Amino acid sequence: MDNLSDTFFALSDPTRRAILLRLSKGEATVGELAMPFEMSAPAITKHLKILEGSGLIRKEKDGQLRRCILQEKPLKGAVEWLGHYSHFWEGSFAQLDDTLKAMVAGDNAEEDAK
Amino acid sequence: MDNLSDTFFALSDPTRRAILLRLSKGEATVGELAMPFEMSAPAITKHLKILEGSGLIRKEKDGQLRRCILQEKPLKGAVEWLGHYSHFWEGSFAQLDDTLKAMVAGDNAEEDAK
DNA sequence: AAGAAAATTAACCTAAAAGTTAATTAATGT
DNA sequence: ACATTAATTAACTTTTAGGTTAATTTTCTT
Repeated sequence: MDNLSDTFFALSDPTRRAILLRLSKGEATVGELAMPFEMSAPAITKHLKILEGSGLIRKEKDGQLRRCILQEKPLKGAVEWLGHYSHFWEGSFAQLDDTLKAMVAGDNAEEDAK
Repeated sequence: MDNLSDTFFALSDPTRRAILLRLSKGEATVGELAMPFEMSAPAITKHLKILEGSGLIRKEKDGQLRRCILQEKPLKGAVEWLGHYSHFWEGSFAQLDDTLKAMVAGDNAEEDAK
């Protein structure tokens, strides 16, 4: 599970982005992740399920705790997709030739067309 | 309107991503954008509203046509946010070039294999 | 002036998101 | 054994996404 739609959807919520940001500084338990937020524990569980479903995190069972660990792969996928547009702000990524863009774009269009 | 949540949400739908990909090759009318899809015109209008609301596109009125134009700013914003995580695949954007080139190399190999 | 075409709006449907509280499972400490 | 803590599941509510068809607005063509 590492679909682009799922990844972007997971990223479209501020709570989930905050969780990811926290996890970028090191793994954390569900309780630790929940702490900064005012919402209920089940709400956090649901957010974590979405993050897990998209592959952005994985959970490791450790006794009664669950340690959450950021996974880079879907983030890479998202950045790569956004890379198609890099020529719109030219320079952030080094020069990618047009054939490259066209090819990648073509691939994704087909893929996206369901 | 250029909120990160809105941007990622807009990107979380394959139809909308396909539309953006199409627009990355040049502006297009609503009708042209709708063509490849089987869904109704109002459905496309809604997708475009979401893209517009997130700032990913803007529309220019031209007679009875509406020309849609990709806007780079929210894409930039998304890439920048993802940049926080670049150390997870260390080397950040410079290395992304290599990744993309590798992708193309892979595509070419497939192409050649035919 | 009338009709066709481009796009949107309106009204509606179904499914899923995002939250809640209450109940449950499973591991821990006394 | 028993109560406590960590986390999840269940059941429910409200809102919104994403699609539909039908109607409307605006522009273009003849």
